[in-house]
Amino acid sequence: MSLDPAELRVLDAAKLCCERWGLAKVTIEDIANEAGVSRATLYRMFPGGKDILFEALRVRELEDFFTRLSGHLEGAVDFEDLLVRCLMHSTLELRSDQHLSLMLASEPGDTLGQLTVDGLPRIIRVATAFLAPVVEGYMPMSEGARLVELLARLVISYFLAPSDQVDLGKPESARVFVQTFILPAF
Amino acid sequence: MSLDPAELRVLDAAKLCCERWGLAKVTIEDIANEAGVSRATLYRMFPGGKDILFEALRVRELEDFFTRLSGHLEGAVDFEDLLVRCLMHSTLELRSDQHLSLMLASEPGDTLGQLTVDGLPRIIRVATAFLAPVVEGYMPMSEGARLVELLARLVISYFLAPSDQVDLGKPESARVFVQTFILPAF
DNA sequence: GACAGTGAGACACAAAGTGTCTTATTGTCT
DNA sequence: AGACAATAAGACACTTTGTGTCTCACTGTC
Repeated sequence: MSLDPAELRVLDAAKLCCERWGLAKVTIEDIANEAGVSRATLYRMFPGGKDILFEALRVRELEDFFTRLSGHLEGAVDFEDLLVRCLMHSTLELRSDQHLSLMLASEPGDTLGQLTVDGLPRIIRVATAFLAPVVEGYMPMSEGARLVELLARLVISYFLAPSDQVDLGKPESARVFVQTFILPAF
Repeated sequence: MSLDPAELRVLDAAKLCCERWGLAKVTIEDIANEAGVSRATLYRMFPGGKDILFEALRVRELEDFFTRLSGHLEGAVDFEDLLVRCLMHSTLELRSDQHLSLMLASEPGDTLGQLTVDGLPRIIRVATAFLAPVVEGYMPMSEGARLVELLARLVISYFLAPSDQVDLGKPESARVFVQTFILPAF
């Protein structure tokens, strides 16, 4: 797939430039220079330019996110534990994501769109691809998809607008939440 | 003089935008928006646009610098003490200047120019205007100007390229330096 | 009611960025 | 050695963005 080291360099460059200047101020040329690659090569890799490139970057970030998350789900002892880990580590990942918080600060509109209206369907799709196999053991696949979608929506909502009642970053709070709102429904 | 609060707001906005995006990426419109002022007003205040505006910003920063420095020279007990304070506080001010270090990081070329080739004459001019009256008590004015110029050049050089031998930010080191290299010459 | 200062926006022009090509170069494979 | 694929460099037409100057309508002050 995207094992090409040059492509990774370009995506890293795009990420770096984006953090330095904000999405709005970055040019294709900035990214090409930062990646040490010619503009022509960049267009060959990502035909369509900036939009496609940043699209690819978002996909990569998303996959990295769920790869890290999956790592945290390894030792789950039962269904409840699995759900708690999901909620907690997703939340903590989001909170500690440098790039995300910079983007939220510099381009709130676009970034929020990527977490809600425009981007959420894809997030749910990727989340389902990664997590459905994990919850597979506990329920039929169709229900698994519904569950994963619900979890994704909840984590994002509580991340963007923290609650006084619930802190999904804390294991006890996440556990109570799971027991109260999630488990009864499944 | 420039007591107009709107002008100060514009200069502050320019400084802020500059730190956020770097000199190269800032537009007049960015600054106008940040200052909450229309583009027309901005051109009325600084006819000539970006160049004149950032020129004015540099002048203000420079005057602020020497105003702060003058404050540190108040209690000097003798000539040697005065020189030591000059070297030390100039050095410390330079080292702790957020804006300067951001500029040096993002636009090394231009910023270095402002500290050496292009900008140094003005720095020396302003330094002389501020400090000549202070050293006046110890020597004739013509010699005072020579001294101030020498100090300015030395501080900048040691700031840009720190020495293993001398640290003008430390009082003892600055004192030895003054005794060895400055006092004998005057 | 005259007046200075402002914001909004139209305008022509300049500059920068974009996306597509062509060409020459480089390193790789056989 | 020669064929090959991938690249850097840069020319290009085009679009977008920024610039500097104006005019005009609005607002508060004397």
